[in-house]
Amino acid sequence: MNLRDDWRFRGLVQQATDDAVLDRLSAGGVTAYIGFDPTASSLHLGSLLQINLLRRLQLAGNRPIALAGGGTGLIGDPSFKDVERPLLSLEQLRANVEGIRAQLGRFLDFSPGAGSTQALLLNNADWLTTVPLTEFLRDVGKHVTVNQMMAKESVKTRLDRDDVGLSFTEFAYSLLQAYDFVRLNLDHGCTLQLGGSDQWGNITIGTDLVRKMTGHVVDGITSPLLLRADGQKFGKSEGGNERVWLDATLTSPFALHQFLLNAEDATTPALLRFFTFLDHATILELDGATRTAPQKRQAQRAIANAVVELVHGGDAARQAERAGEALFAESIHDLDEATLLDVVADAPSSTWSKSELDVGVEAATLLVRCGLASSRAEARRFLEQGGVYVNNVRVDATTRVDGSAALHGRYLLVRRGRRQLHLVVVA
RNA sequence: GGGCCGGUGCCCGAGCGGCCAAUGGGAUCUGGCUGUAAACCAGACGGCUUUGCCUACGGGGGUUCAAAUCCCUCCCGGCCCA
Repeated sequence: MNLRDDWRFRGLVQQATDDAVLDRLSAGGVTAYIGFDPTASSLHLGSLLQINLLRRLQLAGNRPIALAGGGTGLIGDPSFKDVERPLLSLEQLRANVEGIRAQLGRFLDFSPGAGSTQALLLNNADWLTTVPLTEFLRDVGKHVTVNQMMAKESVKTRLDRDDVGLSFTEFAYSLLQAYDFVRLNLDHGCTLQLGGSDQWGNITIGTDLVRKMTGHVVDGITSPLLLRADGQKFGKSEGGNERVWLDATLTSPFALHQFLLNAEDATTPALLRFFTFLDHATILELDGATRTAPQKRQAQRAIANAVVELVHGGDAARQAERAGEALFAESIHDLDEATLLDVVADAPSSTWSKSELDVGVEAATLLVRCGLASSRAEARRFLEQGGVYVNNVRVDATTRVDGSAALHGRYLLVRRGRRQLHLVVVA
């Protein structure tokens, strides 16, 4: 199975400047890059598609370059954004780039042993923050017309609006990204840029600029954006606006596993193809399982296990799966102490003195102190709506919680809604 | 620098002196149904020591018994002109 056929099967290519570039990737020896925005200290689940592209092409014998946008991050990509983005501080960016650097090692082989396919991690701050403005405008800006930049779909949305503008700073962003490609081409022989389909405009400005400045013909490929059935972007946590992160301290392996397990049926074919390295036969089989026995959620299980294993390792994947089963399929009262602690390992916890629980705690107070409600008013609301459970038993506003129901004499598992957990340990 | 328009709760957006914690939509949350889905249905959605009180409609000041609503001023955004 060569890369071309695999990528076709998985539907990883949305647009390409030249169809033959897939053949070149299949043959190996190409140097290709993807830029990552250092807007946070961790990559998020949505980036996994891009990270996997680099991993896939490295496995096929090419050299991947992960480019951290330490320089472009100072500006902020306006593509398809409807408002100006807040600027990040230099220190913040530096910290974020470090965080991302640490994560990528899990997915790409950066060791010298990889030879000509050894992955590189570069930071465009290294050249963007040092190039003199006048030089940049003469050598780079001369090659790009404002007309063509304004014609890009990605900035049109902003130009057409009458309530917000587009600052010159953000407008100039794509020029910086294009210049990255020039540097990578000259310094590292990079001939291909990949990205999400929202990057098509930026990428083609880059390929044009490289040709004009160096005479080298280079290419661009975009991958489809992963969307939910309702058209929303994929990767925000269960309902909330919280992103699903790849950093275990921001999104626990259990939470990541649960998130993927809950993926709606319609997105599983895409998730299988974009996020996993399962072989084609297995993927087709799981597609079929979703159609014939959706309630078993075999595809979701396979995705959750594969992704957690890829991101956090096999042990984490197995533990997350076991925890989910214990929490949702078995009675919590039947769990032995070790398993119980395992199950709630990811959940926040607090230690309470035996004496204060002996008196009994008002349910609303309990919720606020556990951080499951942000105010007493909200806590009362949850209680009235029947969304609060202690040890999987629903409680109401009149309940005074005491230690008598504690599991193994010392654990109270407080739950709000479907899956917001907090463990109270009685000491 | 000049002219015009605008800044309302997480977002969009009504309100334009009292009946306003502020219509509506979206997002979110909780419950129901279900497959720990989606869709759908119902409810909630500033806070508190909750028959009431406090804080809020860009900031500050003022008029008034009473202001998100009127006046002054400052800040911010958009459009047009220079």
